[in-house]
Amino acid sequence: MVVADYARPPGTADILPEQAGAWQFVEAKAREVCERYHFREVRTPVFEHTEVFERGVGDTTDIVQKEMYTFTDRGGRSMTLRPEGTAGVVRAFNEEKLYGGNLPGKFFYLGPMFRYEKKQAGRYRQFHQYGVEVIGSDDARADAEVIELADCYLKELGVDKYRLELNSVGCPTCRAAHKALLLAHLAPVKEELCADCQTRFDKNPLRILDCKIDGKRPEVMSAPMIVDHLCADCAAHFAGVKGYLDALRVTYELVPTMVRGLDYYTRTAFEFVGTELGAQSTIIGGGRYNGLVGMLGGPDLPGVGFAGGLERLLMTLAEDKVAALSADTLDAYVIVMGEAANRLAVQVMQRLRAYGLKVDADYAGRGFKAQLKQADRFSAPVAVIIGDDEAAAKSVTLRDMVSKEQRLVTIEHLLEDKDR
RNA sequence: GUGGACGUGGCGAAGCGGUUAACGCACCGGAUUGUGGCUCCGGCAUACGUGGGUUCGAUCCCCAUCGUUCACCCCA
Repeated sequence: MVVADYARPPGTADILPEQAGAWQFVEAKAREVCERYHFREVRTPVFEHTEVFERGVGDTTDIVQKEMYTFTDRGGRSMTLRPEGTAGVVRAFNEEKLYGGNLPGKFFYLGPMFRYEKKQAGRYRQFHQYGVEVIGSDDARADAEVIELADCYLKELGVDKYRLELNSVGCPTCRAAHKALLLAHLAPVKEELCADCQTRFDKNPLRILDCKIDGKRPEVMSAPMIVDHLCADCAAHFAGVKGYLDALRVTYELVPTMVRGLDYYTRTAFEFVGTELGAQSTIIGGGRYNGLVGMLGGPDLPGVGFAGGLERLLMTLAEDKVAALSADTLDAYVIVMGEAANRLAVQVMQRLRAYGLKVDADYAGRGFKAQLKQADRFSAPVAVIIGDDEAAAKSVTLRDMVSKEQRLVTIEHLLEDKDR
């Protein structure tokens, strides 16, 4: 058993070689798709001044109120491990004055995020997200592009068990007006709502609409939806987004009750939901955040983006696919018998590797048969056998592991003989 | 933070008051000398999360604790 003192912290994971291949695949695909859409990578620190997140994510959110890994550094400053990526990217955008350059700025990021939450399927304390941001455009095409990029990424990954939920949460103006309507509508039944909704009533009434308990109450179902009370500008923008998505043949589902948890969202909100996952089924979530850049001290520029959870994405990949992506194979396995052969063997390995082949040999003192077994284990098509006989003749025996044919080759000819 | 379930060798998994604590996988070796993937034979660790308690006796019962897991909340 694991010695408790040395166990990894709850909610973290060791990604072992059997998984790493799949991770590399998912990450490489994310980078590749982003580059194609002309998003460029930014790497920001994994920790920031706490204020960046309090301000950027919103201090009424659960993330800020109870999920941040915050610590005081030796200089007495309050630092926080990033709980999400957008705030840091926007901070960098402002700090490096990228608003003075070509707009909109299109960025993507990939890396670990930290949230102090109780572990659950699809939820970790250290998890990995990749995300994209378009800063400096309010064009509905930007919203559509970001959504279509996410859709494209999932498709190219081979993920198809998902649906896209879409909504508009309006701007501060129409949201305030709607909130008044909503509260007036729900006030008569406030006392009948569940405990959670009682607090939501004051804190975030939009959430009452998708409550699992109260969501089906007639009074709640008949409540005014924000999407039906958008101001003219927001309505036009939303119509634009839907129009472009239609043109792009991205299928979506309008979900008027979907609101997102981070304070900075305005107008477009969307989620890609895995249909075969557990309770934590959002694999990509995002939307527009028109006030955020200004809130973090920059100019008043709009933005749109999304973030996707890599762990959740990996969960949707078939197990055999993950295994195949992480398969442990070799191009050749070197079998050595006898002390004298070792010197020649290490030289042969060096040359084969320099040539670009993936080669290994036994260092565990295995016998001849066991070494052949190793060659099988790693599915090596060729075994390079070097015994004292070969060493004396400055040659190696190449054994085709499938046909079982063997031939003696001098080391000079080993490479040019293209062996493989 | 709240609630339920669980915690046996590297992994999976029986046992549920007194057993040498099964079995499967994996791993190692052998089945005539330097030739594998199948089969057969043998070996392997000394494993009952931790700390208390009940008992003549606890892996099996009780409590606590740590951890895992699922769900709520919320989110990727």
